Amino acid sequence: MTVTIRDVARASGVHVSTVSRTFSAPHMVNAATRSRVLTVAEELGYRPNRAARALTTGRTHNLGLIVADIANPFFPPLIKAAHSAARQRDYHLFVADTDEEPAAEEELIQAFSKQVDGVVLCSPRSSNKALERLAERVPFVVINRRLRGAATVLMDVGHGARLAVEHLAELGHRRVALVSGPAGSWTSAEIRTAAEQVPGVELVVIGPNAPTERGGFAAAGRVRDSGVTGVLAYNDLVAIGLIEGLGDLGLSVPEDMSVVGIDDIVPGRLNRPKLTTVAMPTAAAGRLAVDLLIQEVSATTSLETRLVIRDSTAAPR
Amino acid sequence: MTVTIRDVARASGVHVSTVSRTFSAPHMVNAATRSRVLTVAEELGYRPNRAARALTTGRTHNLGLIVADIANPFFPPLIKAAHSAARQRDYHLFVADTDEEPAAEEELIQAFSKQVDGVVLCSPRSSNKALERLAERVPFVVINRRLRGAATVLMDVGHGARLAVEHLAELGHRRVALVSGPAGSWTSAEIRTAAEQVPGVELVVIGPNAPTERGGFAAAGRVRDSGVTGVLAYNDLVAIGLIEGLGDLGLSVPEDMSVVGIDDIVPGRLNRPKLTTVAMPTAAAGRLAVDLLIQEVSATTSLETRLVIRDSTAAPR
DNA sequence: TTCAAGACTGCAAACAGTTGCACTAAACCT
DNA sequence: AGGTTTAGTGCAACTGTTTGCAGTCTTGAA
Repeated sequence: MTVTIRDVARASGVHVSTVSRTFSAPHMVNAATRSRVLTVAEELGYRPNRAARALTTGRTHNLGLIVADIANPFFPPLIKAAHSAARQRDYHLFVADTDEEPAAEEELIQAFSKQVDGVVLCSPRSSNKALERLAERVPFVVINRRLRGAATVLMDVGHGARLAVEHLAELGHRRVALVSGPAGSWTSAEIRTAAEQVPGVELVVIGPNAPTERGGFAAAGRVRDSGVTGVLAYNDLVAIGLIEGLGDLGLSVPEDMSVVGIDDIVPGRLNRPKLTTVAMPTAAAGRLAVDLLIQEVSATTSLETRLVIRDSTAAPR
Repeated sequence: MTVTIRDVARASGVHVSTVSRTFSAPHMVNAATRSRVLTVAEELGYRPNRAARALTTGRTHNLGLIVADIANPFFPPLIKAAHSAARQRDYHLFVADTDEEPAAEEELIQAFSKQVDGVVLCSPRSSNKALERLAERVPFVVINRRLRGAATVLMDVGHGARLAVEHLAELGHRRVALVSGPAGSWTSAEIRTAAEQVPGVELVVIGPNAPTERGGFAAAGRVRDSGVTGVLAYNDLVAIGLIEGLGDLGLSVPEDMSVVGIDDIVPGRLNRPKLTTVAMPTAAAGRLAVDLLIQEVSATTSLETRLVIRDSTAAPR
C-alpha cells in the first residue's frame, strides 16, 4: 500500500541502507547511485516515514507550542510566526491551548514529551517547580517568564510602558492613571515600576482589574473620578473596554481623555479611535523561540517593544 | 534513559505483550495483573511511545489542521475548537498555515500524510483535482468547500446573507448595496444569490473588492454614490473598513448608513459602533470537522448561521 | 608490484511497540 | 471422568528507518 524504503531499494537495485543514506546522509553515497535512487523514489512517490525515523534517531522533527488561549488575539501572530520558522527548517508544529489552566499545561507537556523535540511555552501559568521537573523530560523555551534551566524569550514591556508614559508626558499630561492587570501578574508589576519612573508625571494606579474588555469597561468610573487626563491600560482589550466605558459616561477619546494600550492586537488597530499602543514583538518572539529550540541553545533574550502612536492620544484639554 | 515497555515488563514479572495489552486492550488481561502492571508503570513513569505505536498500528493519534492564515481573526476560534475536540479524544493537533498559497497547501498535506490520521482543510485554495489526488494519501474533511470523496462541513452563508438583508428590509431600507468579495469566490457568489432573493429590496452590487479592511475602505465612495441606505459587506473586515471610509466622507453609521458584516470576528464585536453581523459557526465547524475525521464518516453537513444585531444598523433617515 | 587508504555499499541489529498464534490451566458440560 | 470451551499469558514476527561494522573495489604512493 504505502511505499517504503524497501520498495525503493528493490526498484533501484541497492540495499535499503543505501536508500536511507541518500536521504539522511547524501554525501556518503556515490553521485550516480544517489541520483538513480532519487529518481526511483520520486517515481514511486516515496517519502521517509518520520515516525519510523524518530524511533531510531530519537528526533521527531516536531515541535510543540502551548498557549493559554488560541482565540486571544494576542497569540495568533505568535503562532503564525512560530509555525513559519518551524516550517523553514522542516519541522512540524503541534499547537495546544490550555484554556488558562495550569493542570492542562502540565498534562500537555507530558503528553508532548515523546512526540516532540522541544516545546515552546507562552506565559506559562504552572508553578516553577512543576516546570523545572518537566524540563527534565523535554527541552523547552519559555516566552514571557523567567525560568532557570530553560531558554527564555522576554518582551520588554517595562520599556514600552515607559515610552507610553513619556509620550503622554510630552503631550502635556501631568497626571496619568495606570489601569492595571490581575493581582499576581508579573507583567503588571513590570509595567507599574517602569511607569512610575517617568519624571514629571504623577501616576495613579487603578486596579487590579480583569485583563479583559470588561475589566476596562468596569474601571471607567474610577478613571473619570481620579482626575487624570491620560491613561495607560494593562493591555489593548482593557483599553478598548475603557474607551467604551468612558464613552458611556460622556467622555470621548482622545478629546477628553487620552488612552494608550499595550500589545498591539488587531482589534485595536481596527477600532475607532485607532488605539495608540505599545507593540509587542510577538512574531519575533515566536520565531526566536523555535530557533532557540531547534539549535538547543539556552540563552535568555530580551526583545524590544515600541510605541505605535495612533488616534487615541492627544494633548489634554 | 527513557523507560520502555520492556522495563515495565521486567519490573512487574510479565511479558511485554501483557504490558502492551494492559494499555491498548485492558479487557484482555486479568484484573490483578493489570493493576500490578499499572502501578509499576506509574512508579516508573512509563508512557507508551506513540511513534513506536504508530509504526505497527498505522494510527498516529495525530490530526492536521490547515488554514490559510492563522493570524486572520476568522480562524483562531475554529482552531481552538478543533484543538479541544481533538484533545477530548486524546488526539494531538498539528496546525499549519499556507499563507494563502495553494502550493504550500499541497506540500503540507503531503508532509502530513504519514504523520496524521487525517487532516482538516479550511477553505482550501488548491484545485479540485489536486485535492482529489491527495485524498488518496490521507483522509481529510474540508470546511467551506464542496469536494466529492471528502467529508464536508459547510457554513450556510447564503442563509445568513438572506437574514441580513431581511433585517435591513424590516428596518425600512429599500435599496441596499452588496459590497462583494474577490472575483472567483464561491462564498461571494453564494451571498449574492441569496441576497438577491429577498423581496422588497433592490440590491446593487459593488465590487469585486479585496476581502480586507482596505477593500472596504476603498469602496466607501461608490457606496455613498449608489444612493443606498444600507449595505451588506462581504465580511467583517470589509465592513469595518467601509465604516471607516464612510466616516472620512462625513457619513456616520448607523445614522446615515446601516452596515452589516459577515463572520462575527472579535474586532467587530469590539468596534464602535459594534458591528451587526452574520455569525459563522466557526467553532462548531472546527469541532465537527475533527469529529468526522476521527469517526471516519464521510458526510456533508451544513451548519446554521445566525444574525447578531448590534449597533451598526438602524432605520434609514 | 604491493600495500594502504579511501570511497561505497551491504549486513544486521537496534528502536518501542503490537498482534496472530500457540499454549496452559481452569471452568463448564454432559 | 473426559472433552470442550474460555481466559490469560507468552512467543516471535513485524512495522520503517538508522547506523556501527565489515567487506569490496579503486586509486595513489612507494
